Amino acid sequence: MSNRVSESEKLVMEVLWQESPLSSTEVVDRLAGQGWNEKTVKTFLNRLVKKQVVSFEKDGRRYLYTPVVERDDFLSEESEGFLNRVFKGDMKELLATFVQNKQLSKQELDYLKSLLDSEDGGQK
Amino acid sequence: MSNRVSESEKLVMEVLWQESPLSSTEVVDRLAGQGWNEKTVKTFLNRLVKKQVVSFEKDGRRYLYTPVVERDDFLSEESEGFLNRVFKGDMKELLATFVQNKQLSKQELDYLKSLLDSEDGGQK
DNA sequence: GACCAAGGATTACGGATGTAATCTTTAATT
DNA sequence: AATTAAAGATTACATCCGTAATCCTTGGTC
Repeated sequence: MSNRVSESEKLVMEVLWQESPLSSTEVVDRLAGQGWNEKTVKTFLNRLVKKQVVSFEKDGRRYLYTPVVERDDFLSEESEGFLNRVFKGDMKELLATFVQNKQLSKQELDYLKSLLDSEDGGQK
Repeated sequence: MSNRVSESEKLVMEVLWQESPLSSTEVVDRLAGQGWNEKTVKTFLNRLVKKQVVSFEKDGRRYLYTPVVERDDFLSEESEGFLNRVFKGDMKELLATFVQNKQLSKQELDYLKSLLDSEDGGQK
């Protein structure tokens, strides 16, 4: 449905999710390390605005950008899409792959079990 | 590193993972329902060969295609990439998102717990 | 042996993406 | 006021992807 956000654009979103509103310069600063030219970052901001996942307000001669979608919602959508695309919606296969693959630590396993337990008492 | 396989190309891979080697015509047949032109499917096969994730052998005038990478390995790579890209490698966050999002059935929860238990006593 | 049709190879073409450079506007500086 | 420099707007350009169409080759068919 919603306009797809590319990988690079997602990195820009991460910055805005951490703090917003931010000017383009501030976003650029927080993305140093990414090795991107300032112009490149600005292009991404523009595209994000066009895709309506980021909004902006004027602050004098510059713009301050704010994400329109929330990170959690975004992650959920991404996850849902991934599950369907790669695992045809089969949660069990997905989780089996992750669990077997990632050699989880005892702590993580325990955490997961508690997660499952708490879910167990959930609705439905 | 490895050449990325696109969404559409993955659907072709799925066919080959189910059965191989197959001629292009056979692949096309198994992908009816996808609504693709025969030429389109052939393009994907070609690209997959170029990307070296599918190999072929001659059988008279035609080619028989076989996947080079195994489905499990492929899924693992995909999953690993997704985990890193979207969740910065944080398994807990990923699983929490999936588990909370997908309203798992009791059966699924039980299955997962057993999965975790078996892993618990696993190697290393 | 000439012609056709099936299969592979090459080419096409618009939109998305990564990665900027250039153009335009305007606030700030001299 | 003229000049500069920073922000945003527009344009660029190669590659990938979806989606084929066209070209070329060769085994079969009449």
